[in-house]
This record gives sequence, C-alpha cells and structure tokens, in this order.
Amino acid sequence: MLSKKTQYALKALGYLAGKYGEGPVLISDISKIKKIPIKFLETILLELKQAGVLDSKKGKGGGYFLIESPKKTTLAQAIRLVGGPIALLPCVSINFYEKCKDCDEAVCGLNKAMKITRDATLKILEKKTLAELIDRADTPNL
Amino acid sequence: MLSKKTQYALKALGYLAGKYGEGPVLISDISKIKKIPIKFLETILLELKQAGVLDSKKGKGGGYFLIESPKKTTLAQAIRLVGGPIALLPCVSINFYEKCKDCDEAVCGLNKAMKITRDATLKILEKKTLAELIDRADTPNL
DNA sequence: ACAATAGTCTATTAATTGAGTAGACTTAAT
DNA sequence: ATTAAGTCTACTCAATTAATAGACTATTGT
Repeated sequence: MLSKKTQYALKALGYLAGKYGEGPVLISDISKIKKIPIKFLETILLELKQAGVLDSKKGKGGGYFLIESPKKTTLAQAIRLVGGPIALLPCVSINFYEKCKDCDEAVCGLNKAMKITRDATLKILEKKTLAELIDRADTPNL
Repeated sequence: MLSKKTQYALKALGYLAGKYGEGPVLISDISKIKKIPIKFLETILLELKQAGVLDSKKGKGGGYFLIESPKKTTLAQAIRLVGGPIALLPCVSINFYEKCKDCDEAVCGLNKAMKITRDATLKILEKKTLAELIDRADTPNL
C-alpha cells in the first residue's frame, strides 16, 4: 500500500494535470477539493517543486502548477518522487533497494516471485501518465 | 511496500514450507535463520495459527508447522492473513476497501489505473504458492 | 511425579509516519 | 508604500507499527 503522502501527491498531481495551462492553482483549492490536510499538502507540493515537476508563483494570483505537460510524467515517476517504493519488498526495489540479511537472492523464491510482480506493476505504471488522472469531476468543461 | 510484519510472515512461511512433513520447527530456529526478532515472530506465528494455516505443538519437541501442503496456500492468501493489503490504494483494495472522500470512482482515473495494477499483481500472487518460496539454502537435501 | 522445554500471554518501549499549529517571509495589486 | 494573498520553515502532537521483556501455561521425556 502506498503511504498517505504518496496518495495525496498523486491526487494533487492529478488535479493540477486537469488545470494544466490555466495558470497557478491555490493550495487551498487543492486541499478543499481533494480533501487533503492543507499543511501536509504544503510540504508535499514543496517536495514536488524541489523535485522539478511543479513550479509555484508567490503573492496575489499565485499558486502551484505543472511545469511540463501531464503526458510527460508517468505514474511510476510520480510515486518515486515523493519517496514511495513501488516494489513489495526492499530486496526487489529498483530505487530503494536493500539487501535481505537472511537470503541469497540467486536462490530466494520470494525474491523471484516479487520481482515478477514488480515488473508487472512497473509495466503499467510506466505507461500511465498524469494525463490519465484527469477526470470529469475536476474539469467539467472537457 | 509490504509491512515488516508481512515480510517476516512470508519468510517464516517459506521456511516452514521447506520443512513441511518433518515435524514441528522451533520459533528460535526460524528466528535465527531468517533473522527475525524472536518476540515479533512469536506474535506473527500465533496469528497465522489462529488464521488456520499453522498449528503448533507445545513442550519438548514442540514447535510450529504448516497444516496443509505448501501448494495449498497462495502468496495472496498469505499476505492477507497477516493483515496486509495488496492493492496500492484503499479504494482499489478487495479485502481492505475504503472509499475515497474526494472522488467518484466511476470517473476517477487514479482508481482506474490502480485497479489495473492490482489485477496484474493478483494474477501473479494468486498463482504462486508457498511451495515456490522453498529454496536450496533452506533445504540442501532437495 | 517432576524437571526441562517450548509455546502463549500481558505489558512496555522505541521508531516511524501522519497531522496540526504558529509565524516569518515573498510577491503583486492598488 | 501598504496590504492582502500566498509560500516557506520550524515545531509539536497523535497514531500506528516495530521491537523488547518477563511472567505464565502446557507438554514431553525421564
């Protein structure tokens, strides 16, 4: 299961994807509509900005917005940006790999099974982009 | 990512699968070989016993053992037994479902993408059994 | 019967993650 | 310049998950 933080990040990115090209979006708007605790959301958006996916504008008329087209960022990338491993076990994670203390990966059946699972998951998450997260509810004009 | 508890449970079950038919296995043996904190392991094994997968024998010569052949239990079942959701989001979990506060699942793109991912994962985990977790290191005589 | 062995139960502590608060700092419109 | 709107930083608190410790109970072998 993804952490709350990662879940919120995906929701927020999906919302921003729907507003792409329409200028900055208020944190408070995202918070209200996506039901995300505002202060928690602030830290998440800041992290996404530092990761280079979002940019922000301060002052009146400010807010957050996607730098690139929603189609440019895959869900796999988005999840990893906020620190969420995608694999089910550390020993099969690509970006958050950690060796097991107790087993030799070459003969470990669990490792093998989880690698197959990871590959199946990645195959999907690397194809889907933020554009896929846009739904009618967010953008009734589409 | 699976919780530590679930990870330990899988490791322990894999080890017991390798010893299936050889009588009770000591908690302390599993703990040592699989590098699992013994007290934590105790609670996990107890839980698996109450779930009906394991049985135990007390006293001298006692220990834990699988009730049924390792082939009878899938990895998906094993993960769920110890309380671990398999899906990446609560709103696409079959056994630990929780509705999102902010979206209508019928139009939510995130929900859709994660359902596809879940199905791909389940397809694999429902085919693999505990028997697949047995490796050479545990049972050098095979 | 009894001592040794091994699982069971109860209670605490530590670590991590999630959530909420307060306030300083920046920018833009008027 | 002033002020309203918004970002950024640093703490604090609560909840969950992980890990530890010790007392208790049941079983087997002698």
